[in-house]
Amino acid sequence: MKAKKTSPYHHGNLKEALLQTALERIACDGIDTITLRDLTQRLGTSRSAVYRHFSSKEALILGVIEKGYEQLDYLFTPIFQDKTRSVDERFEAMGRAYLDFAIEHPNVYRLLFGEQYRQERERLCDYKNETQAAGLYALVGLLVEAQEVGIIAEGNPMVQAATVWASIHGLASLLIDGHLLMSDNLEAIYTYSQGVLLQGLRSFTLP
Amino acid sequence: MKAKKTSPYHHGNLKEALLQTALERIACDGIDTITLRDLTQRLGTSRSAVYRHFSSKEALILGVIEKGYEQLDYLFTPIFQDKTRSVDERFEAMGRAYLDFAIEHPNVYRLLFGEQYRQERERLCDYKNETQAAGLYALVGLLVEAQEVGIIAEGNPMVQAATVWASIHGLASLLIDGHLLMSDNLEAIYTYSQGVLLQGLRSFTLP
DNA sequence: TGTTTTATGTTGACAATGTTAACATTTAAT
DNA sequence: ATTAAATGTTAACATTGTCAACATAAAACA
Repeated sequence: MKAKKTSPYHHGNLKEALLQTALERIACDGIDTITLRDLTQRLGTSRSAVYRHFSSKEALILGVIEKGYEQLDYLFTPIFQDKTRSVDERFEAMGRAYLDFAIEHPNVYRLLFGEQYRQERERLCDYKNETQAAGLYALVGLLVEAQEVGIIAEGNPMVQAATVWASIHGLASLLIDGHLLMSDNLEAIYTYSQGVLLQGLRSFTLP
Repeated sequence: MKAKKTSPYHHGNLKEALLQTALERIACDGIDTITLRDLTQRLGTSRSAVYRHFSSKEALILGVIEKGYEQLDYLFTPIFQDKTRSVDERFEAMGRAYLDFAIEHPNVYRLLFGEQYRQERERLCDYKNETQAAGLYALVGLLVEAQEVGIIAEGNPMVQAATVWASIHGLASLLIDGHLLMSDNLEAIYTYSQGVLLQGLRSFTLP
C-alpha cells in the first residue's frame, strides 16, 4: 500500500480515479448534476487537472460511458453463452438481468441507452461497433439458436432482436423514469411481458 | 391586428409567448440547449421578464410539458374513441401515430416521456393524474374492449397496457436516441413488433 | 551524477447562465 | 386624479466549463 502523505503534488492515478469517481457520482446523482469542480475536489486535486487527461468534460463522460458498456458486457455475455442452460432459460435470465441492472443503476442505464452525448459517441466510431453492439449481437445469436431449436418462428434475427430489445428497454425506461407507477406490480408486469413476447415470437411470422 | 410599434414596454402576452417559443426551441434543439436569455431575446424582452410569469426556468419547462401532453391528447384520444373502426384498426393506428409523433418530434417526445424534470412533475400532482395518464387509460379502455370482443386473451388490462406501452415506447426511444441503426428497416421492425405484440396478447395468459 | 525534457498539477481569469434586488413604466382600481 | 398592482429593465452575483501562464515532479539522457 502506498504511503499517502499529505496530498503529494502528483495524484498518481488521476485519470482512472476520475473515471471511477465520475461513474460513482453519476450512479448516485445522475448525469446532469455532476461538475468537474466537485469531482476534482473529491480527489483532492485542482479543477483544471482534468484537462491533463481529458480534452473536455464531454470527453470524460465518453470515457465513463465506455467503462459502463464494459461492465454491462461482463454481466451479460456469460449469460448468453452459457450453453449448459436452455435457450428459454437464457432468454429469461437475460431479461431479468437487464431489468435488474436498469433498476439498480438507473442513472448509469440512462447514460448508456439514453440520448445524451449521442452525437459525440458517433464521432468515436470505436465502441459503436464494439461494445454497444456486442449485447445486441449476442441477442441475435441467441435468437438464431432459438430458431434452430424451433422455439420461435423463423425470420430476420436482427428484426427480432430489435423487437425484443425494444420491449425490455421500454419497460426498463418507463419504470426508472417514473412513468409506470405500479412498482408493486413489477413482477406481474415483467412476467406478463416476457410471456407475451415469447408467445408472439413463437407464433408470429411476417407474410 | 395589433399595431406593433417599436417594441412597447409591455409585451402583452408574454407568458403564452414564452411557452410557445420554448416549445418550438425545444422541438428544434432539445431541452439541454435552451436558455432563458435566448428565449427572451427572441421575444424582444429582457432576461428577467420571465420571472414575472414563472418562478424559475424549471417552472417554465413544466408549463411546456403540460402543453405537450395536451397536444398529444388531442392527437390520440380521437383515435382511441373512433367507434367506427375495429379494435384491430385502432390498435394499429394508435401505434403508428405514437411512433410517428416520436420520430417527428423526438425532443418533445423525450421531454414528455423521459426522466428529466420527473421529480418536479410529481410535486404538481395535477397532470400526473390528468393528462399524462389519460393516454394510458384510453389504452386500457381499448384493451378492455379487445378482451370483450375476444381479440386478446383475458387478463389485467393495466398490466396489458403497460406491456403494450412499454413495447412501443422502447421502439420509439431506441430509434430516436440512435441506438437502432437500421432506419431503412423501420417499417419492417414496426410491422413485426406490432405483429408479435398482438399475437402474444392473443395467445398468452398468466397461469 | 547533473541537466534537460516531458508529464502532471495549480492559480487566475473569462464568458455564459440562472437568479435576485432595486428601479421604471404601464395598466387597472378606487 | 391618485393609488395600487402588474409587468418590464438594469445591475449584480454565484456557479460552471475552459484556457493561459506558471509550478513542480518524474523521466530521459549526457
